[in-house]
Amino acid sequence: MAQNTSERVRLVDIARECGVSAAVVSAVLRSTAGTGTTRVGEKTANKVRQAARTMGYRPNAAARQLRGAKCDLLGVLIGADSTTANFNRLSAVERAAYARGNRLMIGQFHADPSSTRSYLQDFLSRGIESLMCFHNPAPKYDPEVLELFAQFRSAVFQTRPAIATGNVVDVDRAHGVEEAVKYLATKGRTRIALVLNGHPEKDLLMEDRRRGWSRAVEELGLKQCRDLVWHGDGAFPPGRALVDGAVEQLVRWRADAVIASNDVWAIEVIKGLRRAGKRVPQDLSVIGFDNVEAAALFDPALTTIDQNNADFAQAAVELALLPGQVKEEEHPATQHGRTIVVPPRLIVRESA
Amino acid sequence: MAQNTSERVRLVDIARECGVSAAVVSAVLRSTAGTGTTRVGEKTANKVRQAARTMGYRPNAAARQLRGAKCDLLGVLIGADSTTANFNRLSAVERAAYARGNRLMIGQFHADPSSTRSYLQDFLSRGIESLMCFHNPAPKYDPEVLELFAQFRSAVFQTRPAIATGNVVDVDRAHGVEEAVKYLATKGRTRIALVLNGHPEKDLLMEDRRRGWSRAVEELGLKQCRDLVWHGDGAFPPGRALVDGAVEQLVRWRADAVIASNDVWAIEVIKGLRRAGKRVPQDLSVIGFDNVEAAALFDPALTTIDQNNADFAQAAVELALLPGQVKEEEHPATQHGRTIVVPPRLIVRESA
DNA sequence: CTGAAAGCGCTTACAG
DNA sequence: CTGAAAGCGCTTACAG
Repeated sequence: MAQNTSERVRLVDIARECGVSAAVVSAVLRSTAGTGTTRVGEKTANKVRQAARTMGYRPNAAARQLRGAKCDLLGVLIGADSTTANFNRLSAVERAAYARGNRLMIGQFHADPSSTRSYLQDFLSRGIESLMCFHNPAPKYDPEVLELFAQFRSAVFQTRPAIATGNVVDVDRAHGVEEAVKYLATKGRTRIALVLNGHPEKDLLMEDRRRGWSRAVEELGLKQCRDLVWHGDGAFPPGRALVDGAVEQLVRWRADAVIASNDVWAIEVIKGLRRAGKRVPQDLSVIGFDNVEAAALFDPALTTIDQNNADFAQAAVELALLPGQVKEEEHPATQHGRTIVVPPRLIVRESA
Repeated sequence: MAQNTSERVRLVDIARECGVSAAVVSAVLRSTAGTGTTRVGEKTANKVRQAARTMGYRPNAAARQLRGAKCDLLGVLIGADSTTANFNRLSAVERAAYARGNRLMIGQFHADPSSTRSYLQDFLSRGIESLMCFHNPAPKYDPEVLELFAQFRSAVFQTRPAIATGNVVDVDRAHGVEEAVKYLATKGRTRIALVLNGHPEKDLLMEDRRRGWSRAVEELGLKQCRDLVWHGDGAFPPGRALVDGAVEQLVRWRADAVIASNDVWAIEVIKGLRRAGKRVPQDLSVIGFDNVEAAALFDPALTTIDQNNADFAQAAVELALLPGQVKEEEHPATQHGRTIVVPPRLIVRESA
């Protein structure tokens, strides 16, 4: 059954074995069993298929690719400091890619900035035409990297395209927070605060949350929520002093609910509130963002906004597989990538 | 700077541009700048390098590979139901692979068993010679899969090799638990129990923990620990009833410390103990295993046994890159893979 | 020090 | 329905 020679079996080996030409073998093996090939007779075809199986034939991908075949490979770049949230996303992306017959080559952004270039060049060398770049927050890419991005048939980014022609998958954070606020209102919460990791005017991701919160608060007529927005300086994960500062503010505001930037912040806030003698959810409701593993495990189990990785991945792969973009020279300024926005979902557990 | 033609630049394009042969360009571009090549004069070499840069040349990996070059790709297969622990490991593996000039192609075991075959065949087609297979627990592979495993130059598994020639990376779980018991003893704990996810006689990973515990308990002369081993039926994650059953047993045993199979179990046990009116760490110390993100976040922060992913990854990549194994035909029965055992580390936090 | 030629394993026109 | 030939982009002996 298995090949016993140390050399790999080639097309010609099968051809010789069957007394036909390599062209015939090639045609047979590429046509799916069912396809009515006009090229080869059924008897010959069967003999070839049989021989291929017996001899343990496996096509040489390099040769096929050199001949013009696609490589069916998606290049994925993720932050090396990736949180578990990103890995869960990666897992979903693999699933979506596999479902469409593609494989993943993954790289991480490493400490030296040249590693990003190195990965991109490598991807291109291997004939990878689709790039997915999941770095959060996106770093300042140097011009060489931007040029490399532009050489992929499709480059997919999250939230912000690093290049004008880049495609984007995004999560509707504003909508997620809006839903969370409305949920809290149904629970009778009226002083709903926001705890943000960074300044909303400097960090788009934070601004989205603020906007969603603001929209809901407005719509619900919760005037007393005005200004109940605390934000850190972007440091993550937050140190204890920072958390306690936020908690102090929440207490001073007499907030009865908090929505945090993410689950880690939410959990730290709960711990801080406890230190301040407050109970969750009795005294304050707390809602996180991301739905990481720790969210379900924490006590109280964290109510949180799930990023909907399955839909996200589906969208990302779809964009990655998009046919070639119009070359930049042809439409210099008009050329833009596509964007798909994924709705998040509120997962209700114990903390709110 | 960037290539403006839509066609990719080839070696011959540069050759033509510089008025030399493709062979010269090839030689120049493959030699690192510093190397004193005897083949090409410095002037020519510089001209070629310059042209290559200007024209945006990028070698065609498929052509090189067809010509005999290695592909510097490691195939990684992980469980699709992967816990975050596995992803952290994957991240470390990428780092280790990158450090040695290799890239990762990843696949997950999907629901249909044919996906595993499909991935392995694909890896082999692409010329990938090193496989890393991180599935926990390892499933029953069908014979076809085993045959595919055997075709890699090096196949690396965790804990148990799926084939005789497979290499293995393992974590010294027994040692980890042993250290944990000794640590608990220094804290004055004398009734140290074990909470295992599955039966130690059926699950090797559990047996390792039991053995380490047993060794330490013996060495420390903690006779009163005898038999303080609870085990579940392998169901994971554990439901509340199961956890409460375990906790009930712990209370009945008057245990003053628990070491759990993993962090999820440890956290659930802490929650269960709380429901039973016990405080952690005052009444009982609790130690987990894995050091997942949730461990540090939980309240109390979980003392746990870290699997040491960096060393694990290093070892796995080293084994994956091992030169070819002796062919099975030559040493039919004697042929075995190598094993590297990685020591875990106790991370002391609040729960013990 | 350099060039012309062969060939890696495929697939795709082109003849028969 | 089938075969012989050319060629994808490289690299590696082999001549000069």
